[in-house]
Amino acid sequence: MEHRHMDGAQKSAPKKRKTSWKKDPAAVKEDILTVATEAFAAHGLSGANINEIAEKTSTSKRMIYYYFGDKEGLYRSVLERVYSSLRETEQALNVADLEPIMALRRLTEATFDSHVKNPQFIRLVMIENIHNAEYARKSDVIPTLNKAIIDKLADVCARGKASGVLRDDADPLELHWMTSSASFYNVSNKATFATSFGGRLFTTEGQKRIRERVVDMVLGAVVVDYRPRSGG
Amino acid sequence: MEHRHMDGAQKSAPKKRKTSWKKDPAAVKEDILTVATEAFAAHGLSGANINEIAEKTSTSKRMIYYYFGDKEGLYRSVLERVYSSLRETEQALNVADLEPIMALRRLTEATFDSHVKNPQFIRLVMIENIHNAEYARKSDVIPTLNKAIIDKLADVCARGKASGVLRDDADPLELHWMTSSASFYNVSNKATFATSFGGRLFTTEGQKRIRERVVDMVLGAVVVDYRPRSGG
DNA sequence: CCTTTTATGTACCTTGCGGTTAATTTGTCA
DNA sequence: TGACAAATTAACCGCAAGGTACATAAAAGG
Repeated sequence: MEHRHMDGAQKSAPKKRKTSWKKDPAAVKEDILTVATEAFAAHGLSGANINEIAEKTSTSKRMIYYYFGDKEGLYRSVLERVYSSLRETEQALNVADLEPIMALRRLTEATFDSHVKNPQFIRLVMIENIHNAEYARKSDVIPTLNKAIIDKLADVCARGKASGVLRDDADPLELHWMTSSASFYNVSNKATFATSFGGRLFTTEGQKRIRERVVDMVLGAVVVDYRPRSGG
Repeated sequence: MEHRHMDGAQKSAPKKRKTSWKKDPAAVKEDILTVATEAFAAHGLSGANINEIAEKTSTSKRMIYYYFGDKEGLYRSVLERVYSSLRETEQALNVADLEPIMALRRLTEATFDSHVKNPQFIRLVMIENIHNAEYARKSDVIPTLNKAIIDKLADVCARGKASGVLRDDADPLELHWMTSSASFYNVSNKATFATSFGGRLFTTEGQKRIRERVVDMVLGAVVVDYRPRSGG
């Protein structure tokens, strides 16, 4: 193993601190978290290897324990970080000034796309579910994070019902469930699905069709007299 | 650890063999597989513990290695067994003589229900996806197993298109994808979903609604001018 | 019966890996 | 400039857990 040069990044970026440490602690933490995220997403909690993680960081194993206590603590931090970063994506999307059906379409597409773009997040959520969400539940951030999307859907539902374009029994939570299930599964189960049925649905073309289908499904479930566009 | 009495089961059930072994090898294998299925579903491949598994069987660790070679071999056997057993469930369902829309409804409901009833299978598939389906792909049974359901859907699609009740672009594979995504997610992500949004959708009432919603979604996507039943 | 094969119990080995000890450098503040 | 804290290094530890060696009992089979 060749020696890593840690000074390059140092001289060029001694920005935030009053004086410059040999290494910025915050940067070290971030470095560890980035590597650990990759590792946990790839191998799960028990499957990830602390020694391997340490080697891939620019610091040492000792520092992992210094900052995160133990493997579980590291995992929890990884989980919270990845959840938080996704919340930001969600909150960036603004549909308050769109007509309800269009807003729903946008939200659904955005959810679908963001899942495709964040397989690491998906994998970590899968892993968390294997553990019955015990670490997410312990967190005091995660359980409150995803409410933003529900609020948006609730707003859209309210407006849509008021104007009569959405069915009376449309429910924000159910809507989110529908969107999520399709979007999540599309990434999470790609491997086994392709193994059983071939990769046709996962080509660029296939994904385009699927995406449109998901929108149709969701809108079809809540829009009064929804007529999907035939052909794509 | 107290000594297990292996004779009780013996005297009472020396059924199938020509002569009676002290223990029926097939039964021993089955016993191991049952325990191992539980363990792998609960903790994953790396998380499951061979010693623990051995203790919960009526035999010893030695026998696990004797019959399955190593941990990975045991895991592969578990995977194949659980996949196979689900195929049987699928094949039992007969909808060839049902009118297309009703047939679709039945297939969707059956898929939904069978997922709810087999959380262990779901967990193993989740775990397999974490491993990018490398073990399922290696298998020479699994990739050919799930075709049955596609055949059924293809038949229903063909009949539905012929009689004009299904849209021309209805696709069996996409249909299965839709049904599976909802049904799978409903079980696989229950823990994190409930952590984020509460358990409302997972009560008996909630599940009833969700199930009907899934049927609506699927039918809505392929039935010409589908009108869901309002209220539930 | 005597040999070969299948099945099984006990005890052991090896090492990967999560975690720690202790000392050292780097900075802060009196 | 020296005490104290924060950050970091390198070497080490213990043991859990995957896997094996070896002896042997039970069956098949000639």
